[in-house]
Amino acid sequence: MTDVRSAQPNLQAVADAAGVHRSTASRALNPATRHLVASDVAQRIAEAARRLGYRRDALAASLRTGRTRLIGVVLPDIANPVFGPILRGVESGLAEAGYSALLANAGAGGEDAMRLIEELMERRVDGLILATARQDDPVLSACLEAGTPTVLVNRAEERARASAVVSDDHAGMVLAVEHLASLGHRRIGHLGGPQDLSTGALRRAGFVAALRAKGLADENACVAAASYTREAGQTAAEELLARFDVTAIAAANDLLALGAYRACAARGLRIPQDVSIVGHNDMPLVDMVEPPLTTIRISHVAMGQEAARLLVREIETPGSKPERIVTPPELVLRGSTMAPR
Amino acid sequence: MTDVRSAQPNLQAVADAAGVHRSTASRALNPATRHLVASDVAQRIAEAARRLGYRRDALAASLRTGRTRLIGVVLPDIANPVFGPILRGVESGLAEAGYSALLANAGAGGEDAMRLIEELMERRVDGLILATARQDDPVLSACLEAGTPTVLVNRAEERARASAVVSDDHAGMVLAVEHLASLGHRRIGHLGGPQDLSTGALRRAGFVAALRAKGLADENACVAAASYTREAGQTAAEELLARFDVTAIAAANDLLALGAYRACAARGLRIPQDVSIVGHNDMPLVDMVEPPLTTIRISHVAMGQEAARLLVREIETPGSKPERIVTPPELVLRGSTMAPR
DNA sequence: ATGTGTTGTGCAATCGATTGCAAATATTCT
DNA sequence: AGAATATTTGCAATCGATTGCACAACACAT
Repeated sequence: MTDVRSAQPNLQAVADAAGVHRSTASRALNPATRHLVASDVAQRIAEAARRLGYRRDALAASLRTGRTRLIGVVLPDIANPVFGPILRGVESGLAEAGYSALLANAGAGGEDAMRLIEELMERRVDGLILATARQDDPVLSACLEAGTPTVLVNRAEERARASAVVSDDHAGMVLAVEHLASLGHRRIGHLGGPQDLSTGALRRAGFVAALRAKGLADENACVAAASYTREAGQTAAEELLARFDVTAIAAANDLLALGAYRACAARGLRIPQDVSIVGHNDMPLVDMVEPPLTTIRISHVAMGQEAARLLVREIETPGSKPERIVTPPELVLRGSTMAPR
Repeated sequence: MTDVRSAQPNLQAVADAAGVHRSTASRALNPATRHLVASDVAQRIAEAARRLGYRRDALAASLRTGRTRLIGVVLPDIANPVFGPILRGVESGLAEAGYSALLANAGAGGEDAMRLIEELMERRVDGLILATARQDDPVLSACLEAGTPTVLVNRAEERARASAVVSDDHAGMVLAVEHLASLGHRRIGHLGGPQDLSTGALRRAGFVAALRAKGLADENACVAAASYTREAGQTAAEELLARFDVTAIAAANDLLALGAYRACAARGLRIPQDVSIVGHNDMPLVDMVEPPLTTIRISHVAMGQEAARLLVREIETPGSKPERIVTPPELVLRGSTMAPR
């Protein structure tokens, strides 16, 4: 039975094979310090390393240097279609800079998020990306207190304790309302998201502001769903339709909008003839539902990528100030909206 | 300017504070060795650790023990809706056992997969989960050669070099064909996936076998798409419809099926009146398309979880044989199929 | 009192790479 | 040639926790 460990040659073995000291081998194999060793010697070392199948031990290096090139990425739910693209963006942004993503799935409730953070800290991550931020999030407090560079993505806090990359949620909802108003709608309802999430609160604020700007001061036709799910959307939409006589609904999220599809069907309302609906996010496949969903597109991949770049910048130039990057949303016209009859 | 490092107390500091030796502190703080130290002393040490805000350095521990409790997870594309659920299952299965997932996004082509693996090895992952396997995959060869426990998920090789957790792709397609046949269809086509992926090959084989069993030896009505995308599905479906006179299509994947929706629309064929379509995977939202897609449900979360459990078992009991876990698929009836006219 | 066990703690080596410093050698300049 | 400088290489400490081994302290039986 061969020991796995003995099979793995270490730096000493390479040095011996090349007839140099450990330290010289280390310098020769590190691109950043290669210039310190004579090129013929460096070549001999590289050759020996290749021949022995040497693989640098990142653990040992990290222990010595105090840097792991590891980033903790905390998500509320990877299976949710909006976080897949965000995660992909994050991953590719990190990979560009030579960092890797250590995944942590927090689950919707924030109970065990603290334990996750603790574990990431034990692994000495160089930074954190949180897609789980709530207002005055104690998790973020813990990260900042520990002095770990942290960037929020998709959801942010109101105050600017940490850098964040978000879509312009306010502007996105304005886009939605303006579209509906330009079609002639005057009684517009809002199917909101959880109000303790920045996305939920800002989109609602955008809705109200847009109505005001259009002189449609009907800001009470707002019902907030308990979570970003189809079921919660259906429930909230039923309430909205029961309480208000609206010809259009601007939803805070595509899943909520699809919940509204159900609620309309249950009441015998046709979309878009009886009710126009605008979603938010442009999730995959919403162009295939019936009718195809008009929605606000957010570039999740780009957001994730920006978040990664920003974090890397903060890690590599310490002492930089929190920064907020806001990406512009975009209206995607499909079949779920039309002029009211 | 305070050094981050100096703020973090190490084991020595805790030991000093408690008036014991480093090694005693180590034993007291590790649940597995706590019984070796007197309980009053252990308590004193735990107290000191709490007071100082001690956080164990997982790096140093891993360097010494040779185990990282880190698992490399290699995916072809995190943004693809089927991999989100798989990843969630993997993550939760790993977390149960105290392991963490180190993410690597390989991209569709396998070019840089090798570099990714190399990097994961440098980080000394305890094991690997690959969702990217192709037949005779050189990436898998490299993993096995390095002696790293590896489990394949979703896609597997034909030969059993490594453990794998897959859905019963063959049986799933049989389910689809039997459903169509029981409705009375006799001219059934297959919209296949890439044939170098186990899912593509096995689903096609299942299709052919099912047709034979039903005495509908029309096994030539198969067209393989170049990739699992809507675009490739549409292209392949157009070819299928142009070359064969079928009343039903069994697709190897939901995205391909949705591509077929497009192709049918382009030819003026109604679903399901003119053509019945069965998908595969039961991706989120396919119940909302028009018509709602009849499909074969695969429990991706469960698959991911099983893969994680299996890997952990292999890591913790070395020398175990490769095992294959096959999860049963299930027919989900919706609106895209009906009896031929 | 002696021997036998048991329990708890300390000692020091170890994992593998990095890096400040010093020393040795080579190169350039006067 | 001799001095000054530049280039290479080696030395050894360091990061922080784990663990086999030895030994001390104590209990208990003979």
